Amino acid sequence: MSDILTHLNQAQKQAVECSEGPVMIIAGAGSGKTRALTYRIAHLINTGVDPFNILALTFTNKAAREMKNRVISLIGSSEGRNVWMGTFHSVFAKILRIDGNNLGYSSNFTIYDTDDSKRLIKSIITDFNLDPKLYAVSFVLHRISSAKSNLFSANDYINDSEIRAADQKSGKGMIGEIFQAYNARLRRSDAMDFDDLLFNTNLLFRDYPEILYKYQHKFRYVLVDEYQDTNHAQYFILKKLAALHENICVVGDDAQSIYAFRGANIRNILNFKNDYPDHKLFRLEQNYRSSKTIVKAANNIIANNKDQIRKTIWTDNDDGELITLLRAKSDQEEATLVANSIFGVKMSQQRKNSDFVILYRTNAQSRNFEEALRKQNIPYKIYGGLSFYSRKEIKDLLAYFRLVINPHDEEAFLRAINYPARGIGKTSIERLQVIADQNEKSLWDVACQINNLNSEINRPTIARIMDFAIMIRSFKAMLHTHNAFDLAKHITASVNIIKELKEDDSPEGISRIENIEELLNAIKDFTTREPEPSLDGNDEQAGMKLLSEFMSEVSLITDADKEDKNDADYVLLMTIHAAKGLEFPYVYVVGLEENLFPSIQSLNTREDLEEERRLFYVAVTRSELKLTLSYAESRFRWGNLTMCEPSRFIDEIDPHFIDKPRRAPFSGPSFLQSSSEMSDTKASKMKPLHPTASQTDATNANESFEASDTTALQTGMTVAHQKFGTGKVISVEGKGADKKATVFFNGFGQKQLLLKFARLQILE
DNA sequence: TCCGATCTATTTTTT
DNA sequence: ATAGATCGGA
Repeated sequence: MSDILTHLNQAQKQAVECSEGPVMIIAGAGSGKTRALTYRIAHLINTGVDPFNILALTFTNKAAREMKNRVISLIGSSEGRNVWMGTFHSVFAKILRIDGNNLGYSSNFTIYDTDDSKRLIKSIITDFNLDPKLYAVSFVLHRISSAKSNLFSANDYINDSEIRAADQKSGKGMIGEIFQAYNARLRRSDAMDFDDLLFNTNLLFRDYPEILYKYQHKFRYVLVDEYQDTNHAQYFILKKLAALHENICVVGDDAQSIYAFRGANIRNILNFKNDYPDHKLFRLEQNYRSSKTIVKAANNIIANNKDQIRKTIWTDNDDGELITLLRAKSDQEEATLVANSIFGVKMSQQRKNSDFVILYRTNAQSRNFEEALRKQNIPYKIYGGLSFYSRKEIKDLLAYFRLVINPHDEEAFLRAINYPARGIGKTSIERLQVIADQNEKSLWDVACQINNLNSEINRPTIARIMDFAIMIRSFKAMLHTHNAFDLAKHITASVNIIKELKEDDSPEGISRIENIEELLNAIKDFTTREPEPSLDGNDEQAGMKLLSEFMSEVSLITDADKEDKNDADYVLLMTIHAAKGLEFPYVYVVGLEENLFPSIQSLNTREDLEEERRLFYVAVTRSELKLTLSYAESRFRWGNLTMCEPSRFIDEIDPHFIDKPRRAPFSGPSFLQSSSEMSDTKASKMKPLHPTASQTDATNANESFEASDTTALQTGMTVAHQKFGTGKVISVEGKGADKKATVFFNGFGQKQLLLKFARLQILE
């Protein structure tokens, strides 16, 4: 065992060596936070702590996996595999699968995702005959979710006069009742939602002291990453879990707390001091990631927040390049400028695509950048966005898997029985639900006995329901005799999903089939993967990998957990939230406009605005060498053109760190110009820049363009479009404001244009 | 029961 | 703009 501590700076070393008792590490962006945590675990093991006695909670499963691998290579032994590492949700799900039977759940309970929860709430609102406009599903779910993450049960909710008054005031006095019904239906389905994983773990520890003791005893050392993003439930459970040994180490940065909207509580950091008065506090303030310019600019930004623990982040790195600010006329032009800039830097600096990232506030912004990158032939990849596992075709197929593992899972039942169509319609399903409610049984139980029950369902439909039940039962029989992949393949083939999708040969239809293939490949990978060490440390189930095991992993997987393929070289596009913990040489933070970033919903309270600013801080501190900011003066939002003001956040950075705003020439070698010369800040406020030669050309091209009156537009005409160049009109449909033309443009292919917006010049 | 046409809300972020 | 929901007719 070599002395690993020599790789650390003084502060990191102290934080790692202080292994007993409560420890809080306040770690600035890029200060080697994960490094400290990893070394701490390695150091614990090297000084004789059994890895089985260590629990490390991370923000994503990917972070856990990476940390585990680093620990293993640091200590030079695969013993490191035995550390329990994962997200709060996945670790607690494991605990509940082992001990949740005490609370009345089977070990195969289903985890409902947000989509399932919303469907369930929606059906309850309908059952209660409530106005769906007043009781918006996402609002109701949000209320329930915050209650649960503050450890409020449905009864607590109903009996709390303050909550009741608030709900009644807004005319939504029934939320408590919906909450109750929602929980009851989850129970009936042997299912938990995300918040239940925390809520029920707390319940288990509260009501079963011997179980709490078991885990307190097991986890002699508890480490928590990203502590600033824990919510009340997580905080409370942690405190219980660590109560016996008090060997708890939390690592966090209040300046990077960006999940308050989902219940994260920065006060947990302050509470730590009160709960453990004899704690040791360490500060990591040296940044190893970014240039001086970036570190200082980031400090400028965060200084505007009142609510923070003061600290001084500094770096020994070079000054680095100035921050570039790009101003675009439209959202489309913004994307073009960014793509051109990436292309330029890539060429002049000989950089890989993966050295670049584009960060935006909302997923909806990705579209323009995709188009612009495609035009520049720059490979890109969207990270996150619509998650793979929330695609319809994937959920449809997973519904069958879920149902086979837990037949009481009602959301899965409803999905599976509904698709592919098998002649069981809405009316029959409703009747099934009525019987289920009356007898307090799951839909599955009702379906199995439908032949013996009095129902108004007609004979042929009853036969179809029975066929469905027989099919599911036949899959169930294979659960333990077949491995995950064989069973998944069998089910996929038997339910004709592929056959159904093959009817649709559009690009979307083909991609759906590819997605299903990808899912089956993932299951195949899983089936052939090395078995994880089992939970209690004895590998009694060294045999087959079962579908149920795959499914219990899948429900907590997010796109952020996907392994990156090492050979891949892409420019990455992602939301700032998704970028937490990552770093890139070249970072583009786009859409810096008022009402977008900061988001319009965050302008009401200081707290919300400060969270938004922390989000900007996180974005800026992702960059190592060079940061580029951009905004557009106009943007399409919900279908129409909106004028935009530059974000207040831009002005919070000392202008000395910013290169003057410029519109890079539309075409031409912008990257050949030096961008690092200091700018006159006064001049930078003035709008037009000294036009470069190519910029003049572009302007002229714009000015010579005159849109024609298109009321007489006809098939066969040749037209010009500012962006797409010349093209031939293939067809004209609709009339008035809805009049559209299909035009084939050379080099851009066929486009549908709404004539109201598209400015076309008729050439002949 | 199924299918197409029309209407609608969506855009904050996610375990 | 667009996907999903809803409604009405076959």
